[in-house]
Amino acid sequence: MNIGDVSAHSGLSVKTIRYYEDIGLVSPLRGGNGYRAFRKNEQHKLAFLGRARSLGFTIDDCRTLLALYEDETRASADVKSIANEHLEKIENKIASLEAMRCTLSHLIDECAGDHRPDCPILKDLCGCQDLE
Amino acid sequence: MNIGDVSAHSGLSVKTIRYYEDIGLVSPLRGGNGYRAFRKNEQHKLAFLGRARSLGFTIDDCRTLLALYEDETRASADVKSIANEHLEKIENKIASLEAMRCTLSHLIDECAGDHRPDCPILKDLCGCQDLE
DNA sequence: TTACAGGCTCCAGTAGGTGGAGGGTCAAGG
DNA sequence: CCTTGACCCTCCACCTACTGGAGCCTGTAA
Repeated sequence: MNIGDVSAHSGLSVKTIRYYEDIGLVSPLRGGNGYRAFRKNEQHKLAFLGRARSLGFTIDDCRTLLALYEDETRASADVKSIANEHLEKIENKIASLEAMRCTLSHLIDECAGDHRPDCPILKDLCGCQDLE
Repeated sequence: MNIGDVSAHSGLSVKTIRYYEDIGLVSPLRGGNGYRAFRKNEQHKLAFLGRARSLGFTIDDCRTLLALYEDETRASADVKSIANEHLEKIENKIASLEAMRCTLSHLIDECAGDHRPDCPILKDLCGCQDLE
């Protein structure tokens, strides 16, 4: 299967798929014309990668997960541990974004948003020194 | 004031401050020894940048906010509009992270996390094709 | 004078791709 | 047989927002 079709099936862009080959995540064969020829195996891997990435796993996590996926003697504990670490990072990120959202929405509420220069948002950002 | 002291005051790293000069956010004077000499004005700007960045504004937003901050004839509506767009991005990001968290934590709950290879997390990632 | 802290520039690398130039290939229609 | 257009190829540069390090200069205290 050519890269374009694989792209359509996996939802990954052609560029991304080539990039994943560059960094060694997949190794498609090559036809006589130099075109990449993807076997079922690689198509599955790419779909796997697409889903893992959409869950926010890093490329490095993906590499490990893929290796576990292919290792029939894996322990599910190894997978779970990666997932748990990742979950923790996600939760931290959510917490920090929530904090930003909270501050920001308060500031927005307080700002008149009209033609006048007076602005609580800028006041907060400048640390409440005088606004020139 | 030398860059190290400014760094200590603003909480920005020395590297970051030099970088902000590179991209034209601040323009400190230079002493005869080539050292950067920061005036009050630049110190305020850097503090402003630090806070804006900590609220997640992009450097580009910061540039605009800084220009508004220095423009006494600004309309607070312009500031509010930037803040609103940013808030929306934050909320979108939170939503997508929440979705990840939800999926991921369900998968983690279902995974035994023991020595056996059977793993619902991998099963989900591979799209429920057979696990080899 | 000699450390040593602090400053300087410049180059490379990070994550995870995306965009574009410049060129080869394949299938269908005229 | 030729052309057109859709694919495919490689290679290089760029994106965000910094960070790390090499190699060198400067300022200060003992």
